[in-house]
Formats: sequence, structure tokens, C-alpha cells
Amino acid sequence: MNPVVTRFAPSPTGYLHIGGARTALFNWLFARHHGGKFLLRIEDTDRKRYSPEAVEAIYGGLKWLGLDWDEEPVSQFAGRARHQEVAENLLASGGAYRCYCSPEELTEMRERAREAGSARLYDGRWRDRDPVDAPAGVDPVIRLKAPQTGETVIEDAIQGTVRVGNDQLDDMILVRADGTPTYMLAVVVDDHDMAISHVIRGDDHLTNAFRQAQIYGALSWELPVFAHMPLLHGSDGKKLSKRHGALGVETYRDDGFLSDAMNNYLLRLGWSHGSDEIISRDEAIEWFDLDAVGRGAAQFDMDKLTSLNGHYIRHAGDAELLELVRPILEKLLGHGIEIDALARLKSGLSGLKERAKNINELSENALFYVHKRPLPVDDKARKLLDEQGRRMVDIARDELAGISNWSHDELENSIRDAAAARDENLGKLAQPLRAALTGSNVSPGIFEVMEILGREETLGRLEDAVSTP
RNA sequence: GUCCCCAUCGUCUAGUGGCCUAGGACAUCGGCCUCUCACGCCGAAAACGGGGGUUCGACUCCCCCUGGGGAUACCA
Repeated sequence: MNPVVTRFAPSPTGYLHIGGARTALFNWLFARHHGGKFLLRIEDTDRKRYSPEAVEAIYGGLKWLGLDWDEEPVSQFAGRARHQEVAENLLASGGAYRCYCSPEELTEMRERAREAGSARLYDGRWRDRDPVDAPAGVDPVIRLKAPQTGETVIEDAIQGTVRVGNDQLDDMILVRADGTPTYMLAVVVDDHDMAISHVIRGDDHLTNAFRQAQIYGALSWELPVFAHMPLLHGSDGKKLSKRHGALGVETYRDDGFLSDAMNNYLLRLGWSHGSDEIISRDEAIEWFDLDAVGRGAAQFDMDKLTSLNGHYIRHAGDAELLELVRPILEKLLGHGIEIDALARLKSGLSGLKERAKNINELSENALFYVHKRPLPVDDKARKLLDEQGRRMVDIARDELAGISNWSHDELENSIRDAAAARDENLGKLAQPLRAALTGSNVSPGIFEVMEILGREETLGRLEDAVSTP
């Protein structure tokens, strides 16, 4: 068996969208699993749609996902001389021919074929015609002299045996009238030259595989293993594409998703390993193979991604989270974070991360740890700090001021005792305290918050609350 | 139109002829925990599209229908 070499071949027309990311992930995983190579090829043959920014965006997306590629990315456009050379060889060997049809003739043929219910859109009229008949002043295209009988069969690693009658396929164009290679030719030549062993790509290429197989045949080249993975669908059940709801991966990054969560989610869309749901990168590499890829299209489900993201946030290290949260907080604050505030933030993260679905939410919830006094107080918290609430805060403040050992348990004992002494529920005291200390009615455990805030800051915030009516 | 592919809870899926009274996860709905919110835990509801075969026995194999998707360019 040939060494495993896979490739991801996006066209640089924009960001790396979610479907492309999944294709890239599967290729990467397959290569890593087999100790092979994962190559990148930019399909930039169409110069009208090419943009260097798009190429950078694709690199950026892959890097964010942690899908590192081997060797320098290949530019398909740069290989056009080689594509032409192959076409010339095919011409010389009789595997291809020049066709002088005008666009009008072609549309007419197409219409007629449709009416007749035929799949062959081109009737092969120049296939055996003598080139001396060529009309003057017409630049010909080069077409493949495809087999007209028999069938083309693909042994697809995911879809199984897929076959089509050769009478369904017409002589495709290899080189355009302007001398540039078409996609069909370019992919085949590039995949061959790059020694790609496994072509893993979206289902939408399945019918292209037939045509490509014919080109391989004409060239007497060995066929790679094809593996056509099912497409990603939107919630309407239609193919997800850039113009149909597929967002770039960086959008998810900006929305606070962790790359590990994204990878895990994408992996489980169309691939499974028993009933495992949480799958680490290492496990994915160890377990991934094509035989466990499903054959039906999968719908993108934001809820499940979000749930996975929550899991990965809860299990992320505080240092990693701090890196992610800090710039967001500084933006929210409009200034840098001072050293003591940073220390509070760092200690607060473990309690905060239990409660966040994404990094943006985590940041917002962390804001009270780093905000300077006086704290902004939201409406619900304001309600808790009514006259009665402020009285509770006042009681708590007196109680807390007498504490010698500022620790979670001490704090809790003291407040619980104070509540019990007044025959009140803990919540009666805790909620106004929460409002005063965090400016919100929702936060991590209130004794944890007080411990992290420290004596001075805690007492200060309580003072602020009682003194501002 | 033609060709190709697909088909298990709402969604992602397990299941490769008897282990299925169809399992898990997300979402949903109850409950527990509890200083709020989460987390966590317990529980409920929820699926093999239809019809024919094959077989002692089909979610599993075959055929048809239906439904869905994809491809039908001198785009990639």
C-alpha cells in the first residue's frame, strides 16, 4: 500500500467555513492516524475569484483548529503549465481531441439532450472528425476521448461501490479555449503529482469522481482511494454552503467557542466511536478511520456545540482561560487590569467556568472581579438592594468586620450564624450580599466571592451599597 | 428532466440476522441538590418512512415505492 497522503483543497473565495473545516479535520485525522502526510492545495485556478486575503483566512482557520499541514501549500494556478503538458500528451496519444464547437452549438446540444432525457450534453461531434475541417479563427478546447461503453466504477471507502454507465458521461473539457486547464484536469494531475493516496472530500464531488476516474484511466495512472463524506446540512436540510448559512470558523471563535469543542463537535458529525461523545484530540487520532464515517448527511446543531463548549470550558485550565478572557475584559473595561484585580480574576476563574457556555459569557460574568469601585449594579441587583436589602447588607458588614480569619469557611459560619440568630433563611442575607458584591443577582457562591475579593474590597463594596440609596 | 447517493428518537448517533422490551448524547419535561445561577445526580417522554420478499428469526440482507440530498458549466 502506498504511504498515506491526504489533502485539503479549498478554493480561496472567502473564509474557511464550517463544512470545509470538517473536511479538513477528517483529512488531517486520517493522515495523523496513519502516520502519513496532510497537504494543502489552494485551488486558485479561477483568477476572477481569487483573493490573497481568502488564502490567509483559510490558513488562519486551520491554525485556530490546530490542523497543521505538512510541506508548503501548493498553488493550483502555479501548476498550469504542467496541466497543459499533460493535456498535450493526451492529445498526442489519442486520448483527447480538439473540439471547435461554438457556445451556441453547445447550448443547442444541451437543450436537445435535455429534451431527449439524456445525460450526455455534448454529442462528441469532433471526436473523430478530421482536424482539417477546423473552422478558421476558432480557438478549440481540448476534450477527453472518454469511453462510450461499459461503466465507470469507484470503490469508495465511505460510500461503497458506486457505478455509472459510461453512456451517461460525455467528453468533458480538459483545457479551455484560452488554454487554461479546467478543474477536472487540474485535480487529477495535482492529486497524482502530489502522490495523494486518499481523496477525502464532500459528497458533492461523488459524481465528479466518475469523470476524474476516466482521466486517470486515459493517463494510465493509479487511482487514489476515494472517500466521499456526507455533506453538512443546515436546519432546513439543505447543503450548507457559504451562501447558505455556513459561517466561517472565526465567527465561532469570536462567539466564544473553544477550538477543542469545535473539533470534537465536527468530528461527531458523521463519525462515531461507539457511544463516546467527549473525544480528545489524541483519542481522535488514535480512533479515527474511514469505516466509521456515516453515509447520511448531518445537520448542524448549535445546541450540541454549545453544550460541548460548556464542557470544554469547565475542563479547561485557568491559565488558558485567563489568556482568552483577559483581552475581552480589557475591552469591556476600556483599560488594563491592575495586578490585584488580575489576581482576583485568576482565583475566580475556577468558580466562574462552571457557569459559562462560552468565553464571552465567561468574560461578562468575570467582570465584577476586576471592576473598580463603585460597581455598576444591574436592575435585578438594584431590586435586591431595597431598604430591607440594604439593612441586611449592613448587618452582614458588621458581622464580617469582626472576622479575624478571612476564609471561605469562616465567612460562611459567620453569615449563617447571623441569619440563624435573626431567624432568617441564608438566602435573605446572601442575595443582597451578592447584589452588593457583584452588581448582579447571579454569581458564583457568595462566600467564594468574598474570599477572593478579600477583606478590604468586600467591606468597601458593602459600604458602597449601604451608602448609595 | 437525467444520473448518483442517502434513510434509527426533534437533532447527532450506537446497532453489521437472534444480545433490541432498540442504547447513548444534545434539546425538552419532571425531581433532587441549593445562598442565586450553573454544574452534578435521578427520572420521563421521544425513532427503526411504507410495501413486498429471503430466513426458524429481520433495525440489520434483496427488490419496489416514497421521501431527502447532491451533480448535471470552457466554476471549483
